[in-house]
Amino acid sequence: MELKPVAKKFVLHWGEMGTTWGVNRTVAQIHALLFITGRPLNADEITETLDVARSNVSMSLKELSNWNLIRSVPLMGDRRDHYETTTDVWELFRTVVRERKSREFDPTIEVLRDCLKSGDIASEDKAAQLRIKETLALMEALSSWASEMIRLEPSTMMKVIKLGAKVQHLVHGKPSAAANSSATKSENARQSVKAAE
Amino acid sequence: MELKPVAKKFVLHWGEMGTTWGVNRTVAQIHALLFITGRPLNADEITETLDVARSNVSMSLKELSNWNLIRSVPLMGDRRDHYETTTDVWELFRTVVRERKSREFDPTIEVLRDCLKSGDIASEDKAAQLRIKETLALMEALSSWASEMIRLEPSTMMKVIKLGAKVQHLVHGKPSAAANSSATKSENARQSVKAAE
DNA sequence: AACTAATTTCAGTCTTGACTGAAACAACCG
DNA sequence: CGGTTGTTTCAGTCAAGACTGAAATTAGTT
Repeated sequence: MELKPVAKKFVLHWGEMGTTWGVNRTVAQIHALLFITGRPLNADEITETLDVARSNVSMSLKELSNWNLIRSVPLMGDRRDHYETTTDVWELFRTVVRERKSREFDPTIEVLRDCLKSGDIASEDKAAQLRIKETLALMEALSSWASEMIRLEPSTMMKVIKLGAKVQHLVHGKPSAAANSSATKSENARQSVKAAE
Repeated sequence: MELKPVAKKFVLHWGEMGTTWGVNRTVAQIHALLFITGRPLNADEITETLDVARSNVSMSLKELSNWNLIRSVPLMGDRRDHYETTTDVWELFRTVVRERKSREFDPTIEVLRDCLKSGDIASEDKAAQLRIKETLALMEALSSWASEMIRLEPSTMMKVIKLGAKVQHLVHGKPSAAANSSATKSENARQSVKAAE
């Protein structure tokens, strides 16, 4: 299976970005390939298309499973495992956020809590203690915020994203440079949201 | 300079996480050290505290500068460069988001636009074309959303985060499991925000 | 200018982890 | 059960990049 030029470009770029996103090149390339192809592929097709070792594909598929990014689909009359990924970018986004949160955020929150609980915390500077507390508070807030957001329906989430910084009017009277129109219009909105807290 | 137990734990953990966040261990450790210490340190103090090579510190400081995470502060009567990082976690968060966006998001948006502009795009499956378009649309939406959010005042941003999924009531009638109270209360809010778009 | 202090650069070493091919394993079939 | 097909494991190789020490460079001082 030979990729068309655009698909090839997409797969190669996704692979490169993967290395900065914390997964290795092959893993990201396989995911990109499944995404752009849009139908279940077996390991040999992937091996051939990406020109890497069969065993490398096997390990990378396992890694993608750990990320909940692929599922194996049985095909009538074919014993080989076939894999597919979602073609819904929003679901993809949700999965990535969920997984990264649990790998990159939650462990740190754990450690920070430990730090504050530990008997040794008292011997630190007051200012240092405060910074650890603030760091924890920020990470906890972001973490539960992310958990809430990924539960939303894609269409709802898109609307929230599009709304962007305009929500600030609901929590704060003073508009910033980012979105400074309609401050008066949303004044009653601000009231009701405050009431909802 | 010997670190107290909690500070040491913090620095070591931050260093480990750094590797999953896309910066190397020493870079993340230095940043954590400056953050927890809360006063400008010179390269030799850092070298000694973290027990790494002086030249490694030099390179890592340069890397932190590229990330806009540290600044050098002149100290009266001392020729050596001293470095500090912000002790405001929100400013820190903003900087990291800004930098990661420009490293990990913007280049991909560029490539996706290229893909769609290219003459070769027509030869791809209609479905594949659509997926690339949707991917681009999602990334553009997230990108400009992030740009708007990091322009907010920390206190405003915190309120927006705390508001969390409740904002969905402003854009969508049907509440989800995440935050399903006060749907009626925010009904007039929803109207006014829609009007503001 | 010569000397000293501080920093940066760089060639080489070392570590980590990605990748490979071969062998082991598992599932299915006749 | 032996043979066939497909998958996983694993020891060894390789590549990328983190780290070091020594040398070069820059800046400040007398």
